[in-house]
Amino acid sequence: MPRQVDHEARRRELTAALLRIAGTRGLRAVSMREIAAEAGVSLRVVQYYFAGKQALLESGLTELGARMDRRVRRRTAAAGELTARGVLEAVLATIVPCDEESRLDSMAWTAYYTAALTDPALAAAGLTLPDALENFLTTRLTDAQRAGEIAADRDPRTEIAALLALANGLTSSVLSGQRDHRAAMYIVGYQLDRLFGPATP
Amino acid sequence: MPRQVDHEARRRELTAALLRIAGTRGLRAVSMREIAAEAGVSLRVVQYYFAGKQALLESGLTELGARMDRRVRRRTAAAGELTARGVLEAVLATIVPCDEESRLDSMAWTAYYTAALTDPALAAAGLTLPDALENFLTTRLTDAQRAGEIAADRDPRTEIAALLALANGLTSSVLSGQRDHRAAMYIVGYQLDRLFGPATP
DNA sequence: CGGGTTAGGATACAAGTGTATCCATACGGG
DNA sequence: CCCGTATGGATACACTTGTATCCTAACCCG
Repeated sequence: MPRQVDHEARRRELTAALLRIAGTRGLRAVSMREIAAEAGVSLRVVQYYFAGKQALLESGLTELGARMDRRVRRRTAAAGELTARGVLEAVLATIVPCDEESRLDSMAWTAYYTAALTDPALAAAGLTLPDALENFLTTRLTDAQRAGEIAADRDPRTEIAALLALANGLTSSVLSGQRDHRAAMYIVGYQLDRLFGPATP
Repeated sequence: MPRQVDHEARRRELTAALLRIAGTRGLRAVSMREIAAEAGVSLRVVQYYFAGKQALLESGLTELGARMDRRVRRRTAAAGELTARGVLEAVLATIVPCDEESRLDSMAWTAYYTAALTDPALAAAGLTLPDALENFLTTRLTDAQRAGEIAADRDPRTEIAALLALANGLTSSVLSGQRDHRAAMYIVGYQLDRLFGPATP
């Protein structure tokens, strides 16, 4: 079968296999051989398309960030970007895992996040997404305040930081089974009502 | 040196060594030999005082829970348990790491939490603390509502769940260096002001 | 139509893992 | 005094890990 193979596609499939393992059994269970088995190829193939385990792990982190980004964009686009509350709700709903797919990705993300706390190489390779989100939403909410959508005595930067931290905390509790998606989103809605006033139907 | 040795003390020291490693280099770096080296004993000693690695890990988790519990109790006792806000502030300040010691414990806790997501044995061995805290604080805030300390249209259960999730999310951001302790506690104070009204000096 | 490069199978290797075993020592109680 | 047991040192074992090497097969191009 050899000659021309789509390297990019092969790397994507191997990365997907890696994230499937990380999402179900944790980063701890990720080994070259496990990835090969999950992807249905031989160990040599994994070695052939990635320089080493480090490169593989970084590829997984990058893909995970790309997926989150895609999800946020799709959801905010679907929400029409009408009100600031709509955008905020869409973003927060994206962070808290709702279906099996996003649950697996959140698991993998948590695993990476924890690993990055004690592995400088991973940390450098990409936890920039949270900061970007925070800035984007802050400017958005500042505009909303100018437009009178929220009270003047609120601090947009603090509100956004709190909401994002809240979403992260809720994600943890959902992943551990302490709460389900519905309960988590109820809490988010409760907080948004406090910020914007009761939902406008 | 042999005859009579305080087994309990020896186990505590080994557990402490384990948590020191987990807090600085992650659970991933925890091995029998590493624990032995960290505690300054031989591998055989670690084997002698613990049935196996699983028992060691469970001991670490138990100790971590006990430390958190102790910290919360000490802080709430020091706060005098006067107002509901005082208790709440004390608990939340305990969750968000402020000094190096609590930072290491929070690191270890995060590592355990993540591991428990994909390891049923660890999950069963002890993530009950969050639920207990949530219930305790909820009854406390319900009483405070009856006493008129917070507005009648607040839902104590949801408020507490949100505050605890917020504290967890803030902890993550502090551990990753995105924010420092001071910034995190400012956000907590901001939220408490929203709930109780501006601080009473 | 044949070599040369690409794609991958099979296997080897050193390092690190948890666990088990063998054996020496030192003390307390008889 | 001395023997049995508590304590721990040294070492071995089977296994998994990441990585490296050897070699075969297939395709594109001249």
